[in-house]
Amino acid sequence: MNTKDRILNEALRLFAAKGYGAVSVEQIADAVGIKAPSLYKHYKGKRDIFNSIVKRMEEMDAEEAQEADMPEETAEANPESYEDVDLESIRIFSKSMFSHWTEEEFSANFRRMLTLEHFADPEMARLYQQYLGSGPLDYMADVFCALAQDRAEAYDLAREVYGPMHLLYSVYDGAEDKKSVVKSCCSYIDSFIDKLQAAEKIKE
Amino acid sequence: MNTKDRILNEALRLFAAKGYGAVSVEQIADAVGIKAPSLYKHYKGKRDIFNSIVKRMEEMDAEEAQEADMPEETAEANPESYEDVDLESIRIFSKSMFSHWTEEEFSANFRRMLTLEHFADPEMARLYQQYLGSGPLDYMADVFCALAQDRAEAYDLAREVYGPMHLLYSVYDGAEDKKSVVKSCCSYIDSFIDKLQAAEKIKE
DNA sequence: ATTATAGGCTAATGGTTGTTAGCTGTCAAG
DNA sequence: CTTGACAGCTAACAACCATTAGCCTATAAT
Repeated sequence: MNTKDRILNEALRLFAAKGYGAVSVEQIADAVGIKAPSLYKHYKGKRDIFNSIVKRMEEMDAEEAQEADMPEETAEANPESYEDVDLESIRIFSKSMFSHWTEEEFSANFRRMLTLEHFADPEMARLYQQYLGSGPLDYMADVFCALAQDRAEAYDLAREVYGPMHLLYSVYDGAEDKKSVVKSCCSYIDSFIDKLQAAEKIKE
Repeated sequence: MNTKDRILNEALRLFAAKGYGAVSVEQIADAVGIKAPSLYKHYKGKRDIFNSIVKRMEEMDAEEAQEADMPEETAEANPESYEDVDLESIRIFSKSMFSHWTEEEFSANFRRMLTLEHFADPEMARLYQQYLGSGPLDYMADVFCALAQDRAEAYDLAREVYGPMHLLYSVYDGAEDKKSVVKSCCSYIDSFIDKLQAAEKIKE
């Protein structure tokens, strides 16, 4: 890997662990294995590194969204795309979303960084809501709209499934046995989807 | 209010907004309306202020625990105290817990500070789990033990009710209309307890 | 009336931080 | 062979930080 990318990754690792303000440029340089001033050959300054991390995350997120078999637009913009989303897709999507924010190093560190910075910086607060707060919650509510009777019920379902997932992010970070937390989340998603599938069968 | 307490409160407000490392002693002093060196007449240093905040929170928490009509010991230590906990008590307890961590200024700021610091400091990580992570989760699992068939089912119930509450802490912080988030949480708790009460009636 | 204490202040210190200036070596292009 | 860009380095700086020393004043105690 080239130096520029190594700086980005090491900086993110440190920002995720201690927070932007608590990390010095020298610490980043140390982690990369160069001296602090050399870092300015690659980035304009500390803030520039930070901005590049956010940009990188946005790029990765855009790529990932294309690969997944789920609607990309909001329900308001394009309601038809949500009509044939079945429970099995939601099951797989939910699990891969949890894995994404825990087991993938870059995303997991980015999530921790957002958690640390979202009170300090209004822009970070926006990103936190978008990626981890009301964003996924609203998205899942859209997904459940076809299944539920009304918008309020869809929102209840979204909260019921995403709430525990969001909580398990915290538990994952504090756990020694990370794998078991992932398992625990998967079995929770399974039991939730199974319950909805059983309810659907009764309807028929 | 005396100066010592004003320092404590202003410091907590700033720590919650920017994080411990990003707040300077001068900023705290400014907020109180004195000069930075005067602050050392009341506290040994910046870390001492921080420690006093944690201590204060522990005191407040101990007081509050005594007032609530819920068991204080763990289920392992004293299983009998959990036997006659009824759903109505859980409903009230859950709502007051949410209100406590959002609408009470000191507690809400302390929660935000923990959220910011729990990656940086192992001691903060412990407190975060104790107050907001696995702590309340395990406690609620204990509470549900009398109602559920086994420990695993009790844990599922705990996760189902506390997960969305924990998520709504984040939503509360990012929301413009805070009151509506509190309402939304209360209605979620209501629907959850109502569902369990209905299930209990069928059993009889 | 004198003293002691509490709580404010200014000035200063030693350490750290982000950043710039300027030097050096490597290596590919002309 | 020369040139020039690239990427590292040391030295230095101005700003800021937590903290200390020491002074002043008002109030409470003796």
